[in-house]
Amino acid sequence: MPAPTKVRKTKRSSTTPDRILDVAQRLMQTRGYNGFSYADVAAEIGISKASLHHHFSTKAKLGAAIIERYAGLIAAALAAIDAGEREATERLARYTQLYADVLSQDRLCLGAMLAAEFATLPQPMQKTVRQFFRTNHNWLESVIGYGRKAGNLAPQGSDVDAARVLLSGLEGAMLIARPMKDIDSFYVTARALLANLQRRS
Amino acid sequence: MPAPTKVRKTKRSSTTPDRILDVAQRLMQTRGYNGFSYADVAAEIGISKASLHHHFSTKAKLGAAIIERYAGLIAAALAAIDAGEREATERLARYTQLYADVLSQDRLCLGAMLAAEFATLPQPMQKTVRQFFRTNHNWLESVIGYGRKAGNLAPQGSDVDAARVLLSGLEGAMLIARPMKDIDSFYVTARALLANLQRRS
DNA sequence: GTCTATACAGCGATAGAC
DNA sequence: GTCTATCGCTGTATAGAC
Repeated sequence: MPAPTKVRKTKRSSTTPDRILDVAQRLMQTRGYNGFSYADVAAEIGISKASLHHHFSTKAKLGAAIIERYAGLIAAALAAIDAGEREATERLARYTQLYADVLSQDRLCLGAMLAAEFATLPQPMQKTVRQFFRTNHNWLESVIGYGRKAGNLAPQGSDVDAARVLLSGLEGAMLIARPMKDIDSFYVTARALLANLQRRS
Repeated sequence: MPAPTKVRKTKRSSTTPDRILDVAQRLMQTRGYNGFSYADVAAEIGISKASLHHHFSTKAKLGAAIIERYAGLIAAALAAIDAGEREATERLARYTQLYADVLSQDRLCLGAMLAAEFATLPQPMQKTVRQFFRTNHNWLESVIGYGRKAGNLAPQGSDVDAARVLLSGLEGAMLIARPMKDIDSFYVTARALLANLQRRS
């Protein structure tokens, strides 16, 4: 087996662009797109603002790269859930855990944050935000429909309605839990939302 | 009946401070606290930035005045609902209509917007945001509890849980409806949320 | 209470050396 | 790919005349 012509650098686990994306994403999820600056990111990473511009020439492009990566990671996470679990109830439980993990880092779902700031976002970011919500909604609708047919779920209205209620409820619970400093209320709300899908009363 | 010593000016229906509050509030609900400037407000009203500072010396004080007024108006609206309606189902329907009216103006609930921006807000604003959510939550819990005792509502979990689900669901539905340009999805979601409270399956 | 003018900090972004 | 230095602009806020 010949040695690869170009091996991954062993020195560092992530490249500078990756670290920029990570830091800027965290700031976007905690402070919003309008609530952080290139200076914030540069200072935290330990490079100059000019170097930051070398990797992401404009803030709009940096923001677009982050929400695109986020949407892709979520889509991958949904696929991983589908690959790992069969039962709809278990897949939905895993889905709510994705939100809980974000909230436990004191972050808001990036989609929710950018939904609030939507009117001020550059158009490419707006487009990806909408795509993000469509992806989530369609996946939920699909899982709920599957669960209903399998007899594990019995939501009151249509699958579309149930998907909307669950997505809205989780995003809203996340939104409110942070300022109220009450992460537990998110878990309680998420449980109640899932229970509403199963209940036969 | 003696003439009042000081009558309300007939020339204009609102004072300059009121117009400032109205314009700035609309900008806060559409673009966020970090998404508007004194220049925006001044230009729209037709006065200078300096004049704006005469009425509200700092942006933090302007923001605080707006969220305080908003919280007060909502509290008054809840009291008006209680005064006008007895049935829990009808009171909750009126409550959701408050949200729908805001959304129909392409605005987000101010509480939701500031919840997203929470980490960047001056402390006095943070305090009022939290109070706003507590007021809403407590009112919902009370109405749901009343409806349960009256036999009109039969939520699955506790009153507190049901209040959380409804509040989170409405705020989340509003948050998502705007970027998706789908106001109707808010109505549908709101109806489903209310149905979940009534259902006996 | 309104204005013009301005201070001063921060913003995103660029130039050009190393 | 990194840096220093700087540009042009906008942000909040102030000074002082009217």
